[in-house]
Amino acid sequence: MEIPSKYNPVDVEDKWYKYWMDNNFFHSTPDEREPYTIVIPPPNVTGVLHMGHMLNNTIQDILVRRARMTGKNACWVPGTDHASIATEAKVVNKLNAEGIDKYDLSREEFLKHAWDWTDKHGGIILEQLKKLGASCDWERTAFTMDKVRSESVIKVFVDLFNKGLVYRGVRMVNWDPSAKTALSDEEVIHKEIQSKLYYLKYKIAPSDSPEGEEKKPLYKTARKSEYGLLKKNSKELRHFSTEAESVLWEMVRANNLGEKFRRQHIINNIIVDFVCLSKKLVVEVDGGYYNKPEIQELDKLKTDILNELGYKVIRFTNEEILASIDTVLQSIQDVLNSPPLGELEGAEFVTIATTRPETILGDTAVCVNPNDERFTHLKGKRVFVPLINRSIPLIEDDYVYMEFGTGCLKITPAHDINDYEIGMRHNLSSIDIFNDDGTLSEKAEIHIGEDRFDVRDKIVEELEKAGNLAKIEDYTNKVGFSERTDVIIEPKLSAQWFLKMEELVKPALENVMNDNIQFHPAKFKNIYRHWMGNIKDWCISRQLWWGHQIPVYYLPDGTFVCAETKEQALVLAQAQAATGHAPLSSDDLTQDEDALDTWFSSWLWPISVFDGIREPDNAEINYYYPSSDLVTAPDIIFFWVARMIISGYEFRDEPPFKNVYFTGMVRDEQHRKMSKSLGNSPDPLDLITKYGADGVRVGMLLCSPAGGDLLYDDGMPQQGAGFSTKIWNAFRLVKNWEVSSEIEQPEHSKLAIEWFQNKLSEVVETLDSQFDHFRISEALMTVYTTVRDEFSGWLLEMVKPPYQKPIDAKTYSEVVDLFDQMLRLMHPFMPFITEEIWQLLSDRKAGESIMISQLPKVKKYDLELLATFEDVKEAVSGIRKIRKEKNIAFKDAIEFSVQTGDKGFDITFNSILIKLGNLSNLDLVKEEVKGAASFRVKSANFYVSLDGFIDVEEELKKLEKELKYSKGFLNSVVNKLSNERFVNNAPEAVITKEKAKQTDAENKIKVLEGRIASMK
RNA sequence: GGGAGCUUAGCUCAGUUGGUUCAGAGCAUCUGGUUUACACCCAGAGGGUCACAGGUUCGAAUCCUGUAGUUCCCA
Repeated sequence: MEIPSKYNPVDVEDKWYKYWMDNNFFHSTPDEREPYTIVIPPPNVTGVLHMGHMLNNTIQDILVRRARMTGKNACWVPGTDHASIATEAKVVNKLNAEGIDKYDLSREEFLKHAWDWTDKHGGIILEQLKKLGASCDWERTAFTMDKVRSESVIKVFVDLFNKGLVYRGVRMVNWDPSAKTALSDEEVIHKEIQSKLYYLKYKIAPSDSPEGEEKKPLYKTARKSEYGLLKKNSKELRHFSTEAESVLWEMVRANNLGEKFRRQHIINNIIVDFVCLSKKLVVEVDGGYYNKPEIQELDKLKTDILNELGYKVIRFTNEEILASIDTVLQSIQDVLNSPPLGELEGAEFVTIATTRPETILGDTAVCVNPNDERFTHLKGKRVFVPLINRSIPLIEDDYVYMEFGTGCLKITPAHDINDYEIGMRHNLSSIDIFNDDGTLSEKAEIHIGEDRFDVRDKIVEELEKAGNLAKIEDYTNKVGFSERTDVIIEPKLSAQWFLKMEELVKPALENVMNDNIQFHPAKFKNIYRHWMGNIKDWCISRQLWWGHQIPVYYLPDGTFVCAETKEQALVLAQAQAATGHAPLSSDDLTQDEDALDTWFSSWLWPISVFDGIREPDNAEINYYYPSSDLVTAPDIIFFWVARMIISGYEFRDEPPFKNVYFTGMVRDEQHRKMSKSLGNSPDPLDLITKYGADGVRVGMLLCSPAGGDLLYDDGMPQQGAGFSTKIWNAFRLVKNWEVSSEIEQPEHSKLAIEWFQNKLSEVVETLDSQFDHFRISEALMTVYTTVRDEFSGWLLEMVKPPYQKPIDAKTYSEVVDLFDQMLRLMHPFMPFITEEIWQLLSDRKAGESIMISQLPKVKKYDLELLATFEDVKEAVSGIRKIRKEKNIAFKDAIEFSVQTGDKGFDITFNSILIKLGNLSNLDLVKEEVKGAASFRVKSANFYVSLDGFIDVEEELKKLEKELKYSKGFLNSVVNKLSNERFVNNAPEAVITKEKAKQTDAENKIKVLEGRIASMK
């Protein structure tokens, strides 16, 4: 048969994949064998294959194929998830492009579009996996929204609800005011923008102001229409002397004490006016001051309020002014020269810094750090929100970072996630000041109906006028933008469904920490523990239509029931509804609008793919569950892995899998993630076309340390494809030999085969250990170097017959057998080329395949033989080195002599030395060989006769160098052994080793010294 | 701000309960080579104060402490 000189993966790969499918090799049914199960991390149903999938699924395929070849009943379950957010976004965009708005459609109409989209694009990714060689049991392909999986999800929701673990609560979401929808964190893009930091002053309320309820402001600025009242009240209450007043103001003017301002406020429904100097000092003159208790009361209130507003107050009676204007002047000057109120260490107001001044309208507290001494004296006080004068408490929380801004933080629970959490801790109310479209709501009190950004500008002006604006700074901060509409995201509170996690996580945490479930690499245990220890309740609702609609039904009275179907819900509702009314019908029930989080489907995946939720005792779930290994990326350890473990223990009281192998992320050479927007990701299918699936698989894995990131460049698949070629050429060599049964097996071939059989067992043992520890790329490297170096480089070179001569039949069949074994070891990594070669190597029957053959098992092997053979290799390398140094072509045979020492040479392998070294003779000698180049292996001396070609100087230099090294080595060993503390403390085995090293080194030095002496 | 990890050759990483002069692999680089399986190859070579500083020990890349740099997660 003609063997093509080039291996062409494209033809070969499709052919064998079809063959495997036709023979149903991937399909598994329960039997008496030990099961080996992997469930695929379900990719997005409408997604396409990317590099991360390639890596992830290559590893899964390797594990499954290996399990199949070690006698296990291997089952790899494929499938997809519905990815509600991503898919719904795609469908909405598609509809928009057609001029259709989602909200013009009914839920049913929209879902029809979504299903059309899914049917059209769904499953492409699974077809792509076939190109990679994935040996999934395709008959088991599952989808998170198919019948079995959907019913399982609903059943689980109802179950958890009935256990009291599901509840409704309020939570902050990312709100897109343009699309009027909540977004997931993944759909928010954070950008750095240049903005401003506004420093705002909040007045501190009088200390006797009531705690708790926000009190109505006691005063407001009087409007013109109310001036009438002013005159009336003033006349009734106060009797001031016009004379005293004019004396006072004349003095003020004469002494240039400041500008005069006049203000009217309504206080306790009484309009009062006051006159102040330089916006600082209110001077009052009142003749009735000492006599009237009702005025004293009013004056005290007035003083407090004026203080809050930042004014000091000074009062004189008519008599005081007229008696001594100089005393009055002195008093006024003293007050004017004293520090102003409020700037005295925040005594009368606090300053906060914010980038969003418009949100002050939703403030419900101001917060400082409890350890911040600057604010200790304000403990328990209240402050007024500027402009609207709402009284809010000043609270203390560790969250506040003392060094940032003013150390004082405004708290707006309805519009900031951190503020919301502080609000929860301190029982603050939330005031949602925005409408869904981003305009201000009635709760904002002012600027109702205006856009949030217009309001910002206006409010800044107003704050400045009111004296609440301390300063404005330039500031760079990160702001969330909607991925889809590019508007700024508004954090917003909304009602959501939650799952209580506290009890559920307990077994999930325990069984990872005690290694009932093992993580590879184990460092992820730390991360897992940290997260599980600080777990928050899981928000399982989404404001989407594509997904499983929450099975909660509302009654007309606002109460609700939870049931798997509307019929069951109706029964519950009828029982629950107040008696005496007409019986409820199903038309009276309204199902909750929201859909469940996609992870609420995929956390059941290892169970639901075997229908273990609906039919908890079916034969398949009992056989395949728990699955064996899970292969996934670490970025979904919480989203998915942790939750699967939780559901595993909750619903089956067993782990979902025994091992979790975390792959790295695929990045480009600059360590950037592969992403569509960067355009730095190659198309995996192009790579497969170019390099073959085997080449891509090997290339990716060769540079993929366990759990470490993989930096992709084209060199990777190139190396993989190069390896395919290497194997192909080895095959061509063997297959093209002419076989003769007339020839005896040569000695060197017999030895070579014996050696390689032992070597193979050693390799099998190494591989077993590497797979046990999930060191998959190391295992591949073992296979790679074994094929390239041991098999091709040594074995085939040793048994290769002379040019155009036949090979003996015994050697041939033994080599074919060894090749067969090697192919099996390679098969999990490179399924296609190994099948191709395996089929061509010997006659195979229909229905035979390497993928259902068994891997070689560990056998006892001769360690001594392997060690001795390494000496032989070293001797061959020594010969090659001398050939290279002396420019002796391989075709020229050389004369060779060996001065055997006690180690480093064994005459058993002479035939191999002769063949691989192309020696004309091999003499054993007792003495040094003069005029020959030499090298040493252990204490054996090897000579290549060169008839005067040898440069004595150079040879001596080389020997001296070797001697120096050996002496240094001996020295370090002797030092160690003469150290009493070493001899007393080190274990026996270590000392024995050191002694052996000493002997070896001494022997070698003797040999070298002899050689040097003879050359001189 | 909190937590976790990382730092070993030009690059990506091994180094498995401290014990060979232990400093390693693959890639890359350099040198030489076509001896009919393979130039997608073969034979060789160079290259590291194991981040830094202390400590424990007979012995430290490995254990401890601190410092610096860096990454990720949470906020």
